[in-house]
Amino acid sequence: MFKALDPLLHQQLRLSIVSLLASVESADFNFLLEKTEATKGNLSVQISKLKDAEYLEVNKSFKNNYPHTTCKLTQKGRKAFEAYVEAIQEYLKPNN
Amino acid sequence: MFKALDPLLHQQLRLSIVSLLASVESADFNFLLEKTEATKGNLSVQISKLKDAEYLEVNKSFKNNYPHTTCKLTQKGRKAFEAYVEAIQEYLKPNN
DNA sequence: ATAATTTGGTTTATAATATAAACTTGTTTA
DNA sequence: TAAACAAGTTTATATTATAAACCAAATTAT
Repeated sequence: MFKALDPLLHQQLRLSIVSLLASVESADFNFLLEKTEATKGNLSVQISKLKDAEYLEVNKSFKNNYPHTTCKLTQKGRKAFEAYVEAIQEYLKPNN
Repeated sequence: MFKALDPLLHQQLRLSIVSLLASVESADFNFLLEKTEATKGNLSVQISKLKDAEYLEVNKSFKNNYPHTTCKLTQKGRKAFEAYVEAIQEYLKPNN
């Protein structure tokens, strides 16, 4: 009846992150922080989880002497996002 | 940027229940059990939560000597479902 | 110079949540 | 009358989400 929803994406902050990254080449920590309005701790944790699942590629470097983290959606992440979008649509239209 | 997702509805089983109830007048425990393929315990718990939030009206009676539970979406529940559907759409289309 | 503040995060303690296993109450069948 | 079944509920456990506390280095103020 209903397809299972990828638990990694069926969470508000992680879904926000992936949704944002779906439309840009890459984004840095502060961009995601501002757009999602999450706390830094929460954002850090959720980025890590997405990275561990290989949904994100995370790059750490230095920019103007400060640490600088950028994130980019992987193919695997993009596929998962597309599948999630497909799957949840079924739940959203009353007609089952 | 992203609207908050009602945590009561942003959960697979509860969303399934509400989605199913959105298109019928009412449904009984076993109907929901079959459609959602949940365990009885999980279904019972999630129905209770939706009831506590007044998203569902739950009616217990007897049918052929056995307990019989039916659920019906309330106006509040329907509104919440509609709002959830609106809200999550923003996450689903890459374009933020 | 050095103390205080800021930047850009990470770690971890706590609270909240989801889930299935175990239980309950009554009914039917063997 | 014992075993199996119906229709759920309760509760123990595992998982998860979240924010508070922390950290290292850089900058600014005194």
